[in-house]
Amino acid sequence: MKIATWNVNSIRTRLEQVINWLGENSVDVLCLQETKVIDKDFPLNPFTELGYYPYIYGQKAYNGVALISRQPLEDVSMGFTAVLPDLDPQWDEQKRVISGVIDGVRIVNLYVPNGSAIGSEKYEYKLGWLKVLREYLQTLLLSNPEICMCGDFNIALEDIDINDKVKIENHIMASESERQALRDILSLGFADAFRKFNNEGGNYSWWDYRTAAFKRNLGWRIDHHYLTPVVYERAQSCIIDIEPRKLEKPSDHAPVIVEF
Amino acid sequence: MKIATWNVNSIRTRLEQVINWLGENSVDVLCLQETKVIDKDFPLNPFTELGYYPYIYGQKAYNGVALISRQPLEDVSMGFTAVLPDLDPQWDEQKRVISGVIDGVRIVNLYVPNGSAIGSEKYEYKLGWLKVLREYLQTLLLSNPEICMCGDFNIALEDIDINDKVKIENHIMASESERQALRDILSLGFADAFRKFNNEGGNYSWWDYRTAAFKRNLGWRIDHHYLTPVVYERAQSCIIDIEPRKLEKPSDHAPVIVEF
DNA sequence: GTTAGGCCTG
DNA sequence: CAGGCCTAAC
Repeated sequence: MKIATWNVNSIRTRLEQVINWLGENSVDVLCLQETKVIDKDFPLNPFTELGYYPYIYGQKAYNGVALISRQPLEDVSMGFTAVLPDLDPQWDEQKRVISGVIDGVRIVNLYVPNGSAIGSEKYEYKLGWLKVLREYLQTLLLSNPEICMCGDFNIALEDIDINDKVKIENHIMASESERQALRDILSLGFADAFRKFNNEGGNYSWWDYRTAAFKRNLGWRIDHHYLTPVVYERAQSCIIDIEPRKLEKPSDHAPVIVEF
Repeated sequence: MKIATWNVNSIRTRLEQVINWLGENSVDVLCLQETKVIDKDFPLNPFTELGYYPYIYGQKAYNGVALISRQPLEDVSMGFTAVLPDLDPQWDEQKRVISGVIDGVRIVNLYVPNGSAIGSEKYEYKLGWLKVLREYLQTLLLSNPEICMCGDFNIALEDIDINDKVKIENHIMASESERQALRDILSLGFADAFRKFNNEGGNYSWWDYRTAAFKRNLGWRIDHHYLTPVVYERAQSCIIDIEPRKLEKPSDHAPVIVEF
């Protein structure tokens, strides 16, 4: 089973690239982030014509996630509140969470808030959001021990995940509070699929559009697949496909594919 | 001597097309309209690198004209008030007029207001603007008997200049008042270079972006070269080059080239 | 409808 | 630098 995660930075702008990629990389589930489109305007047909089942959870202009699955998913769930009914529904105003089950594995597709600048209101939102995510996963784990949690985490857990031109000290996506919040989540029983196979630096999944960052490989590894033990043991590979980042008008993120 | 006029609908968006065209069509002066950029942001280098001298007169977002000349121009003049010092300077808030002399011929490059809808405030502005233009030309003619007045006139003088899908009756760009205003100007001693060589219909210089107008050749001939007698007599050709209109992301206007 | 620029966000 | 939204223009 192959699961891919890809922040496409607008599905409508990236549609042709995503469809081409899906044609050449026949993954079982493609997890999209930053679709940036309300559900009624999501381009479903190109995916159904390829034989995929799209499950979408979007909003206008910002955020938005989707699961594109080669077979129908079971128990698809949009947002936090579907799993945490007592949660303040404000946490679902931003569409950042969608999940569904395939072959007994729950795929949790996340677009973690970026956080803007350390100490900002958005940073506090990010930390709060990660606390909610932990509760959400705790609940899911009760009925779904096999989870592949993937997406754009906007967090690089280790310094090796960040190019060394960056002053990591107190940098958004690398600050201690957000790293600790993510570690708290992983402590529920998740492990990084990519690091099962690769302990090298220089492997990134996101490169800023500015300052020719991709050409100089000044990237960050912030798109992840985190697996619960049984799935982690089964995992056979996890790779970052940087080819789409080389195209004209690319997303700033590259897809990451795990096989288990 | 070859003079071209081209409403490029943003020089920054069309830069590559314009530079390519200029490389393949080595005109002596290229008159641009709707550059849509303030002078400090006008891309001068691509033109100077081709050996051209750019003279620019622009504003933010709207209008803007430029003369791109293979040799330095003499007596370059921006706006109406440079020639009509007593004129209300409000007439130069919109950057629509630039002129300069080459080999004794004054090139007057114009972007005539579109006028929006008949009877609208913008329509009245167009008619007023054309009256000012007449005064401007009268003054210029005192010292420059040889004039090539060209640009986007946003007026089709004859029904033959308009595709027959258009209800010409009271259509902007074809109404009697604006046609009469233009005829009043031409009566100063200008003749249409294009009609010296071609009396056929179906020759257009502008096609609406909508309704696949170009594919169906539903255009208008609204970009003109008007010449004073000596220049008119010397004129050897006047053609509309529709090739650029076929490109991806074209301007809605095609260049018109006169040779004299 | 189609294309622009400008603004705001990442 | 690259999104989408807004507005204006044609």
